[in-house]
Amino acid sequence: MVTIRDVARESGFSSTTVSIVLNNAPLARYIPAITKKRIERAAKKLGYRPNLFARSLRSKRSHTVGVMVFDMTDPFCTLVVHNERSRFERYLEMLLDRRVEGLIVVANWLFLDINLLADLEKSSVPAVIIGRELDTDQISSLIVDNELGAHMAIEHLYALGHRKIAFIRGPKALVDTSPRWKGIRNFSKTSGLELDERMIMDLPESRDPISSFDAGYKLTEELIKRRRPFTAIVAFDDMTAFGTIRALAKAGIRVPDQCSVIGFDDVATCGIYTPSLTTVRQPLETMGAQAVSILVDGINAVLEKRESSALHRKMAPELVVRESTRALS
Amino acid sequence: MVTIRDVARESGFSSTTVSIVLNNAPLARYIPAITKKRIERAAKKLGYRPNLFARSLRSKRSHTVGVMVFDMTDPFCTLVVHNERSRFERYLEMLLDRRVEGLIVVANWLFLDINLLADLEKSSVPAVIIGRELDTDQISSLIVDNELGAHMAIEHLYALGHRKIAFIRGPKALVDTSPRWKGIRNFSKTSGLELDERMIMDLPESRDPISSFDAGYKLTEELIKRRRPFTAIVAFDDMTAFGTIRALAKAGIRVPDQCSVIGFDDVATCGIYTPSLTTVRQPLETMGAQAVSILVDGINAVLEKRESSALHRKMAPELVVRESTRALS
DNA sequence: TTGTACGCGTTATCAG
DNA sequence: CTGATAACGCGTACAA
Repeated sequence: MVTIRDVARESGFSSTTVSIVLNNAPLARYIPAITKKRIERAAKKLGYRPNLFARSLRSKRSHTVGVMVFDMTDPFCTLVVHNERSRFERYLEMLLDRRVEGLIVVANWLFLDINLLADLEKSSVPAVIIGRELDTDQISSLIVDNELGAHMAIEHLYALGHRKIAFIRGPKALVDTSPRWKGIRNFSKTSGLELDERMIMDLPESRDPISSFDAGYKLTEELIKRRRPFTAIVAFDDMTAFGTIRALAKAGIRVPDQCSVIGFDDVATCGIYTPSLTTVRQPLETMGAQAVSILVDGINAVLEKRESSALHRKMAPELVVRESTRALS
Repeated sequence: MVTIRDVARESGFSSTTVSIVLNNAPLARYIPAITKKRIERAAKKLGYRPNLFARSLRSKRSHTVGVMVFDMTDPFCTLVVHNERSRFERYLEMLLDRRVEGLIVVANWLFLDINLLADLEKSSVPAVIIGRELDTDQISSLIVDNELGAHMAIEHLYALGHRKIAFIRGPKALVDTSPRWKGIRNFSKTSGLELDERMIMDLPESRDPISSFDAGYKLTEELIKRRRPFTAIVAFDDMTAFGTIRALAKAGIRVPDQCSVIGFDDVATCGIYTPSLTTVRQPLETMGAQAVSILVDGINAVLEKRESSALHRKMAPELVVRESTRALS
């Protein structure tokens, strides 16, 4: 491995000067161009690459942020979250051991009981959690405005003329469930839309995401069996909606001709589904960008020993109209 | 930050002893249990966490492997690969700077022209590439047996009684395209199945994956327009198959009642599609596991200064029969 | 069985 | 403008 000293020797200067030049440190202003050239040439010639371990050891900076994602698609992950809360702690520990300067946690689904706060807060590492509402002043949070989103969904169907609408709500234990339902209820009040108890189903508490599809399927079957006439279904999320669509297809009910379906999230599959799924989009890219920006601010605050309190933002969702909803004719 | 010296002070021993004990080094065998206990207690009490930078600097090991994934779902990534080959090099450089001890590259889609070999080979870091056939003895490779997979697909349709079969082949520039077609041709020869030129389409060269869906849609429309009667379609991959299904649906052709469709890959969407998609599965978990195992061997070889040459494995695909294919009645 | 001393590669400090 | 020196935290010959 070629070290800074090798470059020093090759260029004929001291390692100090080399360091200053190659890092473009403030002092580099006083170093003549010719010296710089020679050092840079030597470095390039030897293929010098600074040792990040030594650098981090010395500077106490890792230039690294941690990102924790629980991809519930992965059956292994469900285990992670199901089984032991200690796993989360272990992974967090690993990241902290690597001296991450910031942390982004993407909490899709079931961060119900896991009390991240406890472990995370004391780490004093700036952190942003996406998908879970918080009110700490230690950890920032970014969520979609669930209430507004649900409101937009039902409003869309209402505008299309639908009045007999069925609902598949989320599992009670899930934080997103209640605000979404609140959005529906509010709309119902202001618009006069009637909500028929017998056309409201609840997803079971299972934390498995695929179960969301299966449950959507089964609950829709049940809905059909009840023979209450409905012309549209609001599904808790896209996976549920896909289950719903399949159940309808199986029963010979065409979407959207005979029944409209709307989801929530706008997962990648929505656009390629047959029919493509109308849904309420979570602006994930925006949230990601915001998370980064918040994190960078937080990290800078730490570096400059400033105080900076956590931010909590509720992002506006976006209605994405595709093929699965249609005006009542 | 609490250092090993703090633990030494707290426990009353030297930092050497502490290091030996906490790392369970060979010499730890000679250290009395009582000493160990006291050191461990002190470490725990102070919440000691070894500084990985110092450790890596000293031991010259990072205990880290790099994983490069090009998720073509992400529009940003298409840029990465499209634009400049230099990006790949830059990312590789970043990983090498972090002293990864091994490297896994997941090459979904379009690793056509990018000549990883050049950059990667000289890095002398054990590497495994998934999804691209290689024959170097520097870099291991893991791919699915495309020829066999295509053979299984067509055989499945044939067994169901289909004889008039349409094909959407991959882009010519893509490495997977030709072996898959070879599998089809072979089956055609041995079985006597006729391949009708007019029912064979090719995906355009575009590298964008969503275009695979769109192209599948358009080519299927074209296929329908030609009015050659077919009872089944073999799509190049699942995305293409989804496009095909939508086009058929649009044309009022029911899948699988009036036309069977089969894909390739078994992406997550297959199971939740309506109808769910019969496809040829790439055993990605297995490939992942194998990659890790190969990598670990390679890393160990390096540590022990052994020679070890690259492995090249072609994994057997698996036919996953779902709803989109049906026996001709 | 335990401790001293050194080196890993960088960079900050300070002297010249 | 440049260079010597120390220190970051850890692990390990070597000595005791």
